[in-house]
Amino acid sequence: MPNDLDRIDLKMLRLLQNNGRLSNAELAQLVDVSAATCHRRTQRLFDDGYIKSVRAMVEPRKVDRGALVMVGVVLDRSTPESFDAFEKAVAKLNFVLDCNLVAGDFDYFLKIRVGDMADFNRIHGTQLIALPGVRQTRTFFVMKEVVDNAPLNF
Amino acid sequence: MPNDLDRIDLKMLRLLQNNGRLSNAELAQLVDVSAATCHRRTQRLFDDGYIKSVRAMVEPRKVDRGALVMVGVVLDRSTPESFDAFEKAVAKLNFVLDCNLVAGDFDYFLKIRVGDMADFNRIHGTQLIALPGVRQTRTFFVMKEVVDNAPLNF
DNA sequence: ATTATTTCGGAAGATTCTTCCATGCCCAAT
DNA sequence: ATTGGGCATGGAAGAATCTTCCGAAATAAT
Repeated sequence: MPNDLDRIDLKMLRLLQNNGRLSNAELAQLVDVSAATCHRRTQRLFDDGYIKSVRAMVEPRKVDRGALVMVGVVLDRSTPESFDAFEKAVAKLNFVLDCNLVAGDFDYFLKIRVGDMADFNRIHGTQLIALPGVRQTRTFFVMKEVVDNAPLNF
Repeated sequence: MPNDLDRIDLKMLRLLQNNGRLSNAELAQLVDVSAATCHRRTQRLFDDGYIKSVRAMVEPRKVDRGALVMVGVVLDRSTPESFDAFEKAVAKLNFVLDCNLVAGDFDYFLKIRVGDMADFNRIHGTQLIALPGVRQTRTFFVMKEVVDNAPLNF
């Protein structure tokens, strides 16, 4: 654990991670410092990049993104150019939540959110296998989300 | 897309998803309604569960969670009790960000954040293979995070 | 056309933010 | 031991914001 964050900073990070809507006054009280100090410290957490952003977590089912799919991807060639082209193309697909280059049987792992299976099949046929350099994909439909996007523990 | 959200609600959701710290006044201006209306609508988005929470996104590398690993898990038996025991145990592991029951070659897929590979190896040996009913695991070290936790597009 | 219902924006008191400044603390140099 | 610089802190206060109330406008129902 980094030592440029003291006990108070860490507590603030954890509290803000679990509730980004905490007012400065509330947060100050929770970590037992003055509002002024709390404000300064919070600002630093943002300015120094400890907090990348604050995001409202939207319920996927409420906006027609209730289906989660993991997809393993294998590319034709393992050249830097091939990887590069794939990554650039993937970054434009707005249904891709995660895209990770991995070591193992696949080249990439994708985490995808769509409305339903029919949606996915359409997207798979038109957009996924059409990505540059894709040799094969393996689809893992998620049948139950046990833990989804848990907050970071530190 | 659900029709209980009008154009303004959707815009508010997108804006709050990308910046959960927008003040009510700013948001009102961006979606072109009065502060009072904006306040009411935002409240509804929370009350009716469209926004599950607002979360500060902490930079993993800054808190010693720079390593990302995907793990496929196969259980010994495919009984409801077996699944149940596994899920209950996994939910307690604070380094597990995602845990999904999937259809395919694995039973579960885990997304895990740790400090580094050594960290993972220790955790793998002591905590992962010790989970109830685990027959085998397959580890995919993430070598490059192309897209991580992208906001929902709707 | 009329009523009922809903949604809206203005206004204003209450709350909160944000900054300035003086104080206290720690540590190094004298 | 004392001094002085550097830094983090809390109090205070003006500015900004939130939150609620209320009457008006829009919409839907009769």
